[in-house]
Amino acid sequence: MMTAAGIYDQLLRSYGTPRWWSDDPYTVIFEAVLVQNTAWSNVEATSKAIGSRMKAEVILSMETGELENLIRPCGFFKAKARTIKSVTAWYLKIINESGNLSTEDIRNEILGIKGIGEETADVILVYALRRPSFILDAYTRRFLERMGIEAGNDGERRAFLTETLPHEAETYGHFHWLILEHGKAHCRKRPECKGCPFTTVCKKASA
DNA sequence: AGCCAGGGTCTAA
DNA sequence: TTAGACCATGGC
Repeated sequence: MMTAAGIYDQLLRSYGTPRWWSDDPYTVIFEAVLVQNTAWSNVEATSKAIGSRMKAEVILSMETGELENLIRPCGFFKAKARTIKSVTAWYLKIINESGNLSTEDIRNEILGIKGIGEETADVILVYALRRPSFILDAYTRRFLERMGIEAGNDGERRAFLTETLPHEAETYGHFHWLILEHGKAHCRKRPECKGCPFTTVCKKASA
């Protein structure tokens, strides 16, 4: 009987305790928008280019055109610039009062921001605000599918993933990052990954 | 050269 | 409520 807790332990043993997305909450928020349907390498390069300007106040006062140019390599730059502006304003507003709000309340607030859907909202909750809200992204769905976990929808996936794990942001954040680590370790066109059941790349390789 | 990348919105049926 | 079009760039 495979449980989420069992999978989590196995990932921990394989890869060790993963690093946190970023210790800086605003960096998490900014990058969470940038990474939408975009390769992580593009996000890294963009963050590097932004450098010390990665601060809510700086980004909020920046010309939209300048922000668009900075994030251009991540694609969808007009939409993402608008979203970043919105979520930045929201973050500055709630940063001092979030302690009074429930995780669900915060989640609903974030989801009200145009350009932020469930995945991005959960990333912000877990890695920036340190609230427990399991992140269901493309990697995680693929991972579960290849593991043979049957789930008809995200609700069932979420139930499976959370019922045997402590409902803590730290656990959710580590789990999510471990799944990404696993993907990177096994699925970058490595011959030894032939037959690896976890990603699209490997599935093609073993077909 | 085409497909994919850690999505989200909008519209039509 | 769901499928499909669309947004855009970079890497392979």
